[in-house]
Amino acid sequence: MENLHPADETQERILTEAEILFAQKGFRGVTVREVTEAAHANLASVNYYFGSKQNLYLEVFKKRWLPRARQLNQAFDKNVAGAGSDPPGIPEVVEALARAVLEEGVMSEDERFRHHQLMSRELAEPSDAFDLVIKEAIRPMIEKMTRYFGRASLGRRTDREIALCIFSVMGMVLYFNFARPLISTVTGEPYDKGFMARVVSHIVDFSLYGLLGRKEDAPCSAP
Amino acid sequence: MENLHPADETQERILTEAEILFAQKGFRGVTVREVTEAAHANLASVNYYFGSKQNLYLEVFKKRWLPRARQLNQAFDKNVAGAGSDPPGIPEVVEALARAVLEEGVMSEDERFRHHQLMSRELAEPSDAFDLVIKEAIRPMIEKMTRYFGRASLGRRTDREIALCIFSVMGMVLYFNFARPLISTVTGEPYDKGFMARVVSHIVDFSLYGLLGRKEDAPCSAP
DNA sequence: TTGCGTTTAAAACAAATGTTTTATACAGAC
DNA sequence: GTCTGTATAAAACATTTGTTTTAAACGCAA
Repeated sequence: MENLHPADETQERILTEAEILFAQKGFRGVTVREVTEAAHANLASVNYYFGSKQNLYLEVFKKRWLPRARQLNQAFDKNVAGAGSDPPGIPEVVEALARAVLEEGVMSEDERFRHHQLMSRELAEPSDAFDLVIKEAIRPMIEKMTRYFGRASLGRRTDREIALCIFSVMGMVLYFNFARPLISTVTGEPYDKGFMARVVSHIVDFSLYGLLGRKEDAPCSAP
Repeated sequence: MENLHPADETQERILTEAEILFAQKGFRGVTVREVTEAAHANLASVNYYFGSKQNLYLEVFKKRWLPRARQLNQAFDKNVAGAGSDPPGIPEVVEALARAVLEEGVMSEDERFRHHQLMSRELAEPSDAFDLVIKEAIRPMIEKMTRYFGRASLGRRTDREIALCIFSVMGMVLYFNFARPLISTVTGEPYDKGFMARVVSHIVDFSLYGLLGRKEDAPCSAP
């Protein structure tokens, strides 16, 4: 009744190659022929297994993107827990987020890049997958951070201001992935592991203290 | 030898509609027929006036995007000068940038949105126009800010760190345009003038002091 | 008026692209 | 062995899309 190996493998190969290509060039920029050739599958197999190109795109998000989003979420939790302080302070939460999203963790560098490329595309030009991205990944992350930040009593900030702060941190994180061509061109530096590590510590520092907040030679908040 | 009105107007109409559509859907997402119909021009007119669709795209950047980029640059200068302090401090520079880029200025809300949409697309997926965007708009802005920041002696930061700071500010600014669907959906707020004004003051505040830096009840840097 | 250069209009083309159809191969059930 | 459902392969189809071609309209100078 069911053929075990070859069929499933073809589906998987298609999903894998489709995600790579969709991330690189967006839905419209990718042809079905491109996908099937990359997956060493027949042209008709996309419609055979997924019904349509549009549905293949959605399936990439459901089968590939979502699980990774959950991994990132777990990594975030683990980073927060691993920071030691309970309840965690703002610095711990921000660093946990930046490291979960930017640093080498459960997934490879390439995988992480693709993950954020796909997300960025949906944020800029929402399609079928937008609701899924918001509901399953972004909103949970935002709510979690809001809880942490609320507990830590962020000055006199209102909930509304806290939301803007969270967007700002996420914005920087996404931007350092999103605008790689720009950053590489302008700085002349390759986007390697070392650079990424510096970016992480920069984002944490900038998010916490901004341009002026911390004076290393004259600390203010800590006694 | 030259027909004055109708021809030029057709070219202009095509450029206008092409920019709107390219900003909305990207180069690949727009068809020549769409552009010419929106511009009330004949299908062949794009190739007649611009040679090809690709060249029309480039021409949109040269004829429309670049002049606006220069306007933004001038608005930035004017904002810095108008801040009063000479040499300007970091807060003045950051606010001047945020206001030039985000607030109602020389161009309309829609125009500004399109401008950043086009730029974001080039940053994420560089094409012919990428070099032009970098050379004529982004790099000058970055160099200008580097000079300002250098003069103001930003703590003990190296040039490299200053570059990351500038990218962070630009990242937030771009992100608050780029991810409008997300932000509107999550906050439930419309993207109107009032919201924009709050975003500007948030970005300035966040860029300067981050999440923890400034304690309003116990100012640190100012005596 | 006649001729010329420019612009617009309409049709035609060739290539690309998502989808469907048809045929073949194969594995397991009866 | 035969039949049946599934997977692959190849061809065909109907649109879409960038570009080119051809024809007509218009303004203007000689």
